Amino acid sequence: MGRQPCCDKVGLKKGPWTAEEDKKLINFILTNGQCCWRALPKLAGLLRCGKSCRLRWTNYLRPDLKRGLLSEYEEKMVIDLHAQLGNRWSKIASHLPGRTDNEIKNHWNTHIKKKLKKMGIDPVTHKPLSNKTEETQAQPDEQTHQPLQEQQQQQHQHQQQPIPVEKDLKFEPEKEQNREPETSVESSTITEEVKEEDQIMTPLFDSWELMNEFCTDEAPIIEPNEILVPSAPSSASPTTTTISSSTSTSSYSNSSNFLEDLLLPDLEWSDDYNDTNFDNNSSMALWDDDFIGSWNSLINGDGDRKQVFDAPINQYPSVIMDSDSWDYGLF
DNA sequence: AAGAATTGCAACCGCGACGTG
DNA sequence: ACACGTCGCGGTTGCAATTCT
Repeated sequence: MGRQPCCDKVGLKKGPWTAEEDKKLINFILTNGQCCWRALPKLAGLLRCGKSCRLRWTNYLRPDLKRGLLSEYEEKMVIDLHAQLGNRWSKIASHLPGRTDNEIKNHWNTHIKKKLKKMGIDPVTHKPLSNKTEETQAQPDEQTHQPLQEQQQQQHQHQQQPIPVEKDLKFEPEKEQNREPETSVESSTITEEVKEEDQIMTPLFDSWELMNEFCTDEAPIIEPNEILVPSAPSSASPTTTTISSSTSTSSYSNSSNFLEDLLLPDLEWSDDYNDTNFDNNSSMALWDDDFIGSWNSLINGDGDRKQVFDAPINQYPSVIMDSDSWDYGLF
């Protein structure tokens, strides 16, 4: 007997999400927090399996997501992290605030791989392509994929200093990394993570200096510790989210408690949205600039909030959807 | 202009990890 | 210790959009 399906698929919808479904999902999560995914579809009135809802939320609807192409710096981080971690996309994503594992995985497969090959670098080994490695490229990358770190360990087992990423996150219990702090991210935790981050990032940045297309001069160098700011509210852009709040797998389990005390608005969706975006049945259109701006406004609590949500949001001036909420893993 | 080929990305699938009783 | 339910991850697929011929 095979594994039981994750849910009863009879009568459940599959395929692209409609804006109406998105709306239901967002409204439900904003008002109730994330309860168990399995129960969520029923409660939210969705004909989807919980898994599908989770995926849609984490990969697309989560308000703290950045959209659009990865910046050069992000791309560089992805490459470096990939060299260290291999195809551990969620781990990689946890280092890139606002990015999802799926997004990074897709970007890797569609852009970065090609770019690296073009630059004469084996995307699997992260080493300069040799004839031999080129031959092996006929095989699927992932099958032979071994993180550079492991290769280096094998190669230099008895020489040189230990690879800095030895104390890599992957060797630590998952829940330790992703555990959402009850109150705030402990500064010590941040410090430790920053240290780890530095350790991870350092070695490969050197190799980048050798590359033509990505000179470190070209992209503003933001040290990881500049990204991994403590969770205290700041006027910084939403990209300065803490790791824990941006982790695609971050725990939202406390959010419902949090939300009990919040009076969240039942978001009204503009007619424009309904009319223009429903027509082509393209949920992609959902995230136009205005909509993204609305989320950002909610996050940052900037002065544009009133413009973004007209009546509903004004009726709830005390709605707490500032950076604290994000840092607490509310979203 | 039209069909074919390619690309890019959202979504799905299956498995493993983890928590709970 | 075991069975079961739930969740998250990584690989894969499907399809719309874009580019090529």
